[in-house]
Amino acid sequence: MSPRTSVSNQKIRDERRDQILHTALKVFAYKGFKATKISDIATQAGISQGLIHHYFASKDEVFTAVIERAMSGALAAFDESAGPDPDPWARLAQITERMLQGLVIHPEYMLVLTQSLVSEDTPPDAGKFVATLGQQVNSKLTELIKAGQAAGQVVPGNPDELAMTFMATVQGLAITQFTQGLFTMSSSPASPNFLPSPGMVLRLLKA
Amino acid sequence: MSPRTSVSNQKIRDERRDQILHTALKVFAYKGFKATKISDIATQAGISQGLIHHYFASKDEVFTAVIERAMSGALAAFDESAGPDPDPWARLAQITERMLQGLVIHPEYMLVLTQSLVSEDTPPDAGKFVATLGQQVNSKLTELIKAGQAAGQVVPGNPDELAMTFMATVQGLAITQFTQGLFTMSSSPASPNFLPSPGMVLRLLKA
DNA sequence: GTCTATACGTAGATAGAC
DNA sequence: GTCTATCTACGTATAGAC
Repeated sequence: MSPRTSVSNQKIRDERRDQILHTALKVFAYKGFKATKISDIATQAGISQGLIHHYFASKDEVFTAVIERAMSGALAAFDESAGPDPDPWARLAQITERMLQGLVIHPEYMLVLTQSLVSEDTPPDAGKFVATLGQQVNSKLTELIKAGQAAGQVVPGNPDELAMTFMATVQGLAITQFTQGLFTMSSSPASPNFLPSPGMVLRLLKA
Repeated sequence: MSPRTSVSNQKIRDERRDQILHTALKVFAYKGFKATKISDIATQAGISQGLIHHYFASKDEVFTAVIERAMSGALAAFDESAGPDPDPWARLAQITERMLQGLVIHPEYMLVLTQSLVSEDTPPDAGKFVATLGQQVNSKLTELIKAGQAAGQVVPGNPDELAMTFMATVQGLAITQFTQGLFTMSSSPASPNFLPSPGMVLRLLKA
């Protein structure tokens, strides 16, 4: 075969794979791992069940791939906010704003990550992966908080406790945002129901 | 039959029912609705699959009963903190403390409530029930916040936004507490990993 | 009241046609 | 590369025995 063909074949393969993972993320977030049928993903993506098995050996593999994507995205977003060397509070503010923006656009990401931590029926690989990288994010945040305390910008207190509370709030807001999206139709005409401002969340940390 | 027999039979029935719901709460929290098998609950409770169907017509019915229990418990705990008429901040502090205590002892309650809101495969009855009563709790909290603002105890700002953020934090902490419990074995020897103090959460609201 | 055995439906995964 | 048809396993719910 000519190189041309194999190259475009590869492109098709990559696109299909992306398409499947993109769709799977949403369906998993809405229904949870066990309740999601391969056929649900297939239908949503406009392809057949068989094709999904052609790209992924099992349902577990699809889920794990979704999680890996979501995790690396979250880490990247976190590190992006670590510019040259601005002061700790500016970085905390940036990260908070980014996270909240992320939740408004794609609450599904945080949702699936939470599921893989909480739910026991989730593939073991995915759970361990999230636990490990979750701790990475947490320790980065803790360091930032310590630096902020040294600069008198962050309230005194146990940094781990502060980080935990902060992350819990973000996680909880993801759920809020997600469920609000589900009931949007019945709400009042023009109530956007958006998330709180970054400043409100940052009150947890502010000195 | 003598009254004696029917009375003790009724007692046995009530106890079994309680036992099933108690066990089901934990299993549902750990695995989610769809992933939970009737046999999981039966094994955990030390009874047979058939017996569960003798007390509940379907798995949906078991879940709905679990949710109703959890909801009424949550509402009761909330109203308990509404004593005679202490000032708003004292009540907010009481409620916060109670909620955090509740999360330490039984994070499963908040977990199943969250699941019934988030997961699409959950029985429709349960979801609507939780949504309705959840709004009740939310509006009570909002009123308390407004009163606190009038008294200069709570930070100025949109009361709904404040209530939303506060509830999100509690919800997130439930997840934190729950997942910490799962990994307790691998942690350092004597790190209790408890939840934050009420004061830390109350910083979200404090003037 | 409780258990064991069975029937039925459904969903993941495979095989083969186009 | 993609689809349709099929096999197989498992879980809910039922029926009947003790």
